[in-house]
Amino acid sequence: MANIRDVAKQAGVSVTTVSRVLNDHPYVTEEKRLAVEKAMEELGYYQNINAIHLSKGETRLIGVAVPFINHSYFSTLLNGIADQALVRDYNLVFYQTNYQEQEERKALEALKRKQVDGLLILSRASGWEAVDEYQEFGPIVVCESSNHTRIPCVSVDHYEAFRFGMRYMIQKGHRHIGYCIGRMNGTNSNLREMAYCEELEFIEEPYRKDWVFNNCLTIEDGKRVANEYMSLEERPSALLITSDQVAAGFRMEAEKQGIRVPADVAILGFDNHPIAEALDLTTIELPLHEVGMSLVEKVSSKNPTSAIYPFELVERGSV
Amino acid sequence: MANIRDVAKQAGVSVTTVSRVLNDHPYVTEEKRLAVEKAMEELGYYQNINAIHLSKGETRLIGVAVPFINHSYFSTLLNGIADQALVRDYNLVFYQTNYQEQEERKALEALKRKQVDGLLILSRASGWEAVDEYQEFGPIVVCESSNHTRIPCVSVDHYEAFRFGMRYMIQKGHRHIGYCIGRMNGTNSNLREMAYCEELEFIEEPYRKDWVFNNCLTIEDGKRVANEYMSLEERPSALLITSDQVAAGFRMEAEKQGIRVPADVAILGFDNHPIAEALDLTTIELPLHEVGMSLVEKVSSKNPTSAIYPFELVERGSV
DNA sequence: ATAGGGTATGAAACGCGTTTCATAGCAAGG
DNA sequence: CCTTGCTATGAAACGCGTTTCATACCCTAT
Repeated sequence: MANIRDVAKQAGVSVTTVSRVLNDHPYVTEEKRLAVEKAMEELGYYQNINAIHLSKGETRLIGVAVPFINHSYFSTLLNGIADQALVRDYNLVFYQTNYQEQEERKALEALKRKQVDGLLILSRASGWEAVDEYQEFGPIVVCESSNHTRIPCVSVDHYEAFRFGMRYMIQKGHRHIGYCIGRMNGTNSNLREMAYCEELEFIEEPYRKDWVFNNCLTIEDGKRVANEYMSLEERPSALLITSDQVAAGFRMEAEKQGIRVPADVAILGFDNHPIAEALDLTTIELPLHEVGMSLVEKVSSKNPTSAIYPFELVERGSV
Repeated sequence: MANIRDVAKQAGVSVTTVSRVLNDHPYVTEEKRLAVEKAMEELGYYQNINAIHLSKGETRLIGVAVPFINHSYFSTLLNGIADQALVRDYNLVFYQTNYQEQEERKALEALKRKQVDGLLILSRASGWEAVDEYQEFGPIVVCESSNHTRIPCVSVDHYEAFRFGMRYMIQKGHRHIGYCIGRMNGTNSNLREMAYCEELEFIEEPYRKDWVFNNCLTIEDGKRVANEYMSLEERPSALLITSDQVAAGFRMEAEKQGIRVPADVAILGFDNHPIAEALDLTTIELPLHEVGMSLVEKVSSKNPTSAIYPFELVERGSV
């Protein structure tokens, strides 16, 4: 394939001039510009992007590390990320980590080796130190509501959202409250756990291990929880549930088995996914699309800062 | 940052030897290998990946053009793609096209300019000619069940699946059959339309425009269709519906309004998404995860071939 | 008339790892 | 003793666009 030097020769100019034409530099006479364009046309020339990457030292690529993609939480975030990346003329490279530290490391290495100009970590498996260690190689933003001093985080305030959900249930008269947690977001899960415990303490109720359901990510998990719920000797009267997906599975299965929502058990989902509206689920809306867009904004600046996005209660008929 | 020449100097060897160490070439004595490794350590050396890309002429990156990501059809495909990419040590670059021909073109240009070694097009906005034109620059695989002679396609046989669905309804005694179509997959939609028309002809029923619902992609769309359905003077007794998501929305809304599924209207979804099980939807299962994996397999070979994946009826309680 | 400043252009260096080719030592085969 | 054929190693070329720096012309301001 023809390269820039071939074009220069063909057009009778220097490579510098060809480069100027390619980059719309003003100091090129119309005459030479035309000659260069003609030569490019004749030779079927196009730029080798890797040479550009190498010489410019940037790729206009943003890496995104995500555990898996077919989950509405992440795919909604990704949608926001992709929309904003389009606006800012970035492309995205995708690292599916499956929560493997080693895969996450690959994403970090890609930053170090300049494969990507910046990195977004949607959910973390490795420790803060590991992330911190790579900050010198480029901007990293983590989608987590932590106030880590050295690493920029952009997310919804999961802690406050969960606390708000708890208070909402309490205000509705519930004292026996359980909750579901996904394995997916270590930190976020911890925050929710914290909020849960604190509010329990506030109403002076004990923490009951059998009212905490782990590994809740999908509709099926919700169904599973419904069954576990029914086999409990003593049942909570309210549940905060990881996500609307899980809440939907719970509601469908529970109602199939004759448990009434919200009469027998009140449930509160998170996200405000379309399925929540469809199933008349009260939920806490998380602006994930916006968070996604913000992540890209932050990571494209030299010095990303943290940001917390607000949530909003959407009252429907499940509480 | 230190480069390979610095390392060579520090270790007292040639750059070639350093390169050999980096690439595990056998012709390096243990002694020099250690010297090189020591030098790399001391200088904090790591390879610049863009230089590798440039000199090797490949990037181990596969481009994926997809209209949008937060839709289970695409995110399931992507999940399969990502899983297989991991196995084959490829990374993915993501082109969110929103069905804009111009964005799709960017993905094709990325192939031409060697940003990616191969390209996967999950749904096409531009014509075959446009795609064909870029084949000389690298392997392209389209996720479409077309038997285009010049462009490899890997997908489910949407035509046969839809025909099968029609026959299933017919065999169940239905004569008045409508269907929903998403805007998303031009070709696939056309295939479904074809299958629909042919089967209607077969049972000698007329094509009724008001029994065809367009733009059906999400749960909300399903709800909308349910409302449109109810406002029909004459209603079909069966519907084939774009996807389980849409079918779910339809079922929930219809039942809320007092229409019984399947007594009043039988519905058949596609995909066998978890939501189908949750809502007891009869559906045609499409092996999207496998298709995704296959797409990567195909695109990583020099000469990709086409493949069609089988579907499977999952009988539940909506027909 | 001259200094200053913008316009225009090209040679050469730069970013950096890989690969080809030449060279040389050394052991096995004949 | 000589030819093969490895093993080892390095110089130089290669992939290719960008950027710096030097040069030169021309116009305006002093």
